[in-house]
Amino acid sequence: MLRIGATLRRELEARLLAALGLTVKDYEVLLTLARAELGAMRRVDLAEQVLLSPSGVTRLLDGLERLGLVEKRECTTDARVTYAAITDAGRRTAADAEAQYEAVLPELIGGSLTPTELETLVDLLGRLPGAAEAGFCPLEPA
Amino acid sequence: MLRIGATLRRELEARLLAALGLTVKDYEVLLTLARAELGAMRRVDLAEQVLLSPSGVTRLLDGLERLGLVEKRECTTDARVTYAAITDAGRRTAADAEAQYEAVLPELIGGSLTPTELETLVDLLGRLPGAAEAGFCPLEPA
DNA sequence: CCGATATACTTGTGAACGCAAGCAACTCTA
DNA sequence: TAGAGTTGCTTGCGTTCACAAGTATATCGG
Repeated sequence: MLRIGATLRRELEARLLAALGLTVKDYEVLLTLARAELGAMRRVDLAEQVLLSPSGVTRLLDGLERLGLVEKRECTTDARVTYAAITDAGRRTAADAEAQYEAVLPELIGGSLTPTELETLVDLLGRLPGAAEAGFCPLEPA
Repeated sequence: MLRIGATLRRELEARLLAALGLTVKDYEVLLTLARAELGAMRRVDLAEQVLLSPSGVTRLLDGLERLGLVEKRECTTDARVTYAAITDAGRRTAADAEAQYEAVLPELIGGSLTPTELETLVDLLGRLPGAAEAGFCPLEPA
């Protein structure tokens, strides 16, 4: 998943929004959950992963919940934590969104960078500070 | 000027804000004006350059004007356009901010990328869509 | 020279987001 | 085992932004 500049982000946002009603952040969250073990994460960890504040996560997940793409799940060992868990509908939407994303990115970047350069860019960006390690709390299979 | 990810941007923002009371966008605008011919630009062109909407520019410049860092100037040949012109105070602040920025960036990025890699990154980012060419309207020297 | 269209800018409104503050639950220390 | 501090989450509030609509000026076709 590539983190990109304002112009590209807005272009992507417009297309995702038109096609699926998702913002780029929505997509980022959904994809992160889809890739998480058991399709669920603590909200704190999710926040760190997608570079949102805890309050931002709360409100973003509110939206995804209303769309039925995500649901809450409790932690058996720590009553403070709530898991954000992706639903089946969420997985389908995530897959759609990923397809959109993958289709649009090369189209937008295509002209300006070669595939090799793009790879380099992704690598370099990935090594900047801001990647976060997730905490852990046991979660039994749904 | 490097366009960077959310985490770095927020870190920079915090420091600039503490030191000079400027957001990163403020800094970007001020520096752009400082580097512009005659220290002035049409607001439209400024907007395009710093990736803001026209309304965004209006409000951001409102703030900089109140701080006395920027002033309005009229165009003799087109009554629609207003120039944003940097003041002497603005130039001093821009220089301070640039020093801050240049000091902080390597400190934040230093560990993760070599100077060569950083250069590559800047080059690649610079070639992504989103750089804009400025329009032109004659402006006589203040 | 007059209407039609385009351009520069501002203002109203709403969305996204961070921060501060609050609450509940956990953990550590004595 | 009672406090004190920490952690996870939510809510209230302010800021920053884009988009839409409005105003003023410019330009162009007839």
